[in-house]
Amino acid sequence: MDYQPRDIEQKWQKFWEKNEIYKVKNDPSKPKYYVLDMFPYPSGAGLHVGHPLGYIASDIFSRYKRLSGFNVLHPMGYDSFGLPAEQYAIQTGVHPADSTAENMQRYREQLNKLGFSFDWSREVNTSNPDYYKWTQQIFIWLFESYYDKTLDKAAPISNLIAAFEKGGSAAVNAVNSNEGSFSAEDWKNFSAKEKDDTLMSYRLAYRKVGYVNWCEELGTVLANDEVKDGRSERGGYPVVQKPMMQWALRITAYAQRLLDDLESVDFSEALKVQQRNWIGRSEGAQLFFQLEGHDSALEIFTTRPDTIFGATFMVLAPEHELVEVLTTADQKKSVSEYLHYVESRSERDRMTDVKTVSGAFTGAYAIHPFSGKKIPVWISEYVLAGYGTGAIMAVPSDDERDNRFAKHFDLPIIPVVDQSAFPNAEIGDKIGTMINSDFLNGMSVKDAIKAAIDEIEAKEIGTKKINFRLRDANFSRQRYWGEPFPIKYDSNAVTHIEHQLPLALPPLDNFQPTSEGHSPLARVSDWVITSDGMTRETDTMPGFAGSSWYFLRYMDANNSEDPFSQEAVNYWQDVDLYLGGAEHAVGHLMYSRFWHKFMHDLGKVPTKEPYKKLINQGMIQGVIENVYMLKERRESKLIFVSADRIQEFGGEENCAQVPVYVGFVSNYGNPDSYLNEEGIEQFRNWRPDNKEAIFETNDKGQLLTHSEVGKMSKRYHNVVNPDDVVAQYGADCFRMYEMFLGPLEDSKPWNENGISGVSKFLRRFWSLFYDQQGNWIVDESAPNAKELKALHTTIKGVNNGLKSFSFNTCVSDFMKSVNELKEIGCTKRAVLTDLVLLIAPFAPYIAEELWNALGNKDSIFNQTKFPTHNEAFLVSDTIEYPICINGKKRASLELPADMTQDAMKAEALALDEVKKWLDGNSIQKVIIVPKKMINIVI
RNA sequence: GCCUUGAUGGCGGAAUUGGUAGACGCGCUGGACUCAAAAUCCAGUGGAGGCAACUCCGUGGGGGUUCGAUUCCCCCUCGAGGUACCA
Repeated sequence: MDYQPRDIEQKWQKFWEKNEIYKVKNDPSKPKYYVLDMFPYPSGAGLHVGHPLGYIASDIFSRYKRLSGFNVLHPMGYDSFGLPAEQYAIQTGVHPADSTAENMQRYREQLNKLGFSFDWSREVNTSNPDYYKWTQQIFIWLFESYYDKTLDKAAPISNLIAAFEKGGSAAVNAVNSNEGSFSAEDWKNFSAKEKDDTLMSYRLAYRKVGYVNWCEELGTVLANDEVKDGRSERGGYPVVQKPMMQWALRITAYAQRLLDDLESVDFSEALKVQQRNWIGRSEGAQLFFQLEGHDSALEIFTTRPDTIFGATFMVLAPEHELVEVLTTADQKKSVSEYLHYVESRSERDRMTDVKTVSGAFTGAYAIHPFSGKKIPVWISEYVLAGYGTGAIMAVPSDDERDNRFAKHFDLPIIPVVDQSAFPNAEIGDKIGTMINSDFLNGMSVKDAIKAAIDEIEAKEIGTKKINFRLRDANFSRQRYWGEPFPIKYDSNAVTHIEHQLPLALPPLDNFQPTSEGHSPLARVSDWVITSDGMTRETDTMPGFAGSSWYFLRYMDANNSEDPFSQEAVNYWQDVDLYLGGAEHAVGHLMYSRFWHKFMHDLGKVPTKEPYKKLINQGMIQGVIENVYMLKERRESKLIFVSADRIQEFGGEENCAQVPVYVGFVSNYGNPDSYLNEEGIEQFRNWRPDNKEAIFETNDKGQLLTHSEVGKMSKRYHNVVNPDDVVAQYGADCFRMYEMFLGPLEDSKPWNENGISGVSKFLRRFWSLFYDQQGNWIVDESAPNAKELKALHTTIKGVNNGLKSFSFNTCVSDFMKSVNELKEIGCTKRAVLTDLVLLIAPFAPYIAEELWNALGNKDSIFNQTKFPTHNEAFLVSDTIEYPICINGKKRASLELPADMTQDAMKAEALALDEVKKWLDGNSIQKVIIVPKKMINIVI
């Protein structure tokens, strides 16, 4: 029998499906292990070879855990709500549900070919009403909760109402965006609308005025990634920030917990740092500067209250609400000119050009709270409205930016930190001794910060304050293809919950947003107006709603009573291993951690964190092959020039680089890739314009191309479909090759240079069982010591590789093992049986086939005997020791494994070759590294 | 700028974490089989020198610790990813 991957793979695919081999039960008698992939958005383009990298790795690990006796949950599903499907609907009129269903079908077919052990009976699909019903339910829970600071967890809104009735706003210690305070009496007298508004400012899911990207010309709201440099990506029309009522989630209430619990999870340091930066905790003081001639005070945040005596001016963000109030008559002109200038600058200008110092004086003065001096109030764009209070006290002596500003506008600089004892310290480093600072003089910066805060609190001009960069999450999208909010408003605009779930999306055929920037849902009047005369919310939830809890649904995917049962979640607990791309480092991971903590507060999940361990697999990039095309034409014909000849044609600046389909290119991905005669012919026929083109080839008749590494994308004509690779080499080969390519977490360009080696390996592996005539050659006799050593070396290597997620070395170990067994002519059943089990996670099809051929009736994946190595087979009676003189190998000596170090030393020194090297030198030391080497120092 | 990473043959990458650097694969060279090719198999393959045994040099560069450094420490160069007037 020949190795025919196609036949084998089809055969076992059917077998697995028919016998439901991968169906997982919630079986408390077995230890659980949960392996999760970040579920894909089913895009129209289908899978390319980069997508399955993580799925292959997670599948290998799942199968390994399963073979080791664990009950493994390894599900798959689709993140199927989202913008692209809606955009496609706008262009083509095809309903997103239809295009999405088609794409999911295609994904599933592609995935199945690759031999994944997904339990499809647990498939999750975020746009299915059976699923989003529960997303809506969780939203309702968020809506009906507030964050109690005393309990440090979420609590029901009903508790809050009870407290308000008893003691007004003072009766609760809760996270909120409410400004005023009120008594129990006030609360009782509030109108329904006032009560609603008040509660809204406490709810974890709440409504507030937020800003959206509004494009007047297109008459629509745009997502952030549809806006480029302040203009719409499509059409290039101006985009403005327009205030609209928006739903938001109070993730900020969880900022500290999200930060603290990072300590308990196994994420890469890089990712933890990203999350920490995103949360952006900073400790400092919030304090007030009295404004001269005004009743109000200016509130600022600073992390350096110790430097307060160096504060020589104040700076407000141009958008600060006090700017208009403070500006004096004679400064009006320059301030409005400056505001005009700021407005003219795009977001991008502000970001790229951070060096330019600009600003304007308002004419107003603040009073320094300690010295009582008048200090001028300026405005400048380097102070951001969105952070802290949008105002700062500027300390030019100890802050780089303030310093630049002061020098530019010739403002006074008072040194307050003496850093002379620390020559390497730079401005702003929290190190040194306080000077010119009244009661702080002589203190270290660290002590001074504490003392300053104490004094500020004593004088009641401010408080110690922890500030977070993290913002509440905007939860509204003016779109159709998302979860509708289970919310409706009565005639007084009071918010009500829609309890009848799911609140399904109504049918629709016009997907354009309305001219007011509302979701197309707003046009479906019989849906918007409910039978009880209320008006529905027409915004929908963003993409991260459904993906924030999908991993919990897999635990109990077909439950129609609850999102998941307590039994299921108590058994599966959390995700043991989560694999996905690093692009979700902050978004998805932060939101789902937040939701999980919220559900934990409600007692619905037992764990504090959703994911124990996370691995970010690298991207498989594409190779982009470009041909050089001259900018000018000859007799209206295009001219393509070989890369080695472009100097003759005026160099790079006279050429454009045109990406060409990689299939035409010989040697693609290598520095000397080129189009040969055949490639040129294919390229000619590729595009009508190329038909008559002139090709300036080199003297070998080749048109050299220029290769670079980049995204795999239709645009670059470099998409490689896994189906094609599988058709040629088989899925087992594809799986092993993707692993063999390099470490899981590294990004690497796709190339097929080495795939023949893996393919050859699989055929050689097969040839341990069948000879060239197809005869079964497995030997029933017991393996000898040499064979057992070879086997157990492999078992050890593969197990270590699996545990450390270096699957590339596992593949190498297999190759080495087969080479060795071939060399010693071993086809012993006992050895091959273990080898088949060992390879099963990597190459499930060939393993299943050979397992069956070995006479086993049941699927190999129902075994729980993954081989573990026996150290006894690895140690031999004697060990070959290299003997080094001063680190250089000079001889070698075979010694019994159990020899004492003294005896080894004596043996080594007695060796004639060693004596020759020693020759008159005195020995300083002999270092014996057991099982490794002997080093003699002379 | 800051943070996180990384740098090893012609290429992808190994190295049990301080112990014979370059496993495994690709590519390349030579050979066997073949009319021939493909496939397969065998041998070689870091560099320099030597007929050879062998010698010297070699893990981005420079220094250090050590009997011994790809591995640990300091400085520098370059690459990748993230992030940015965050007060």
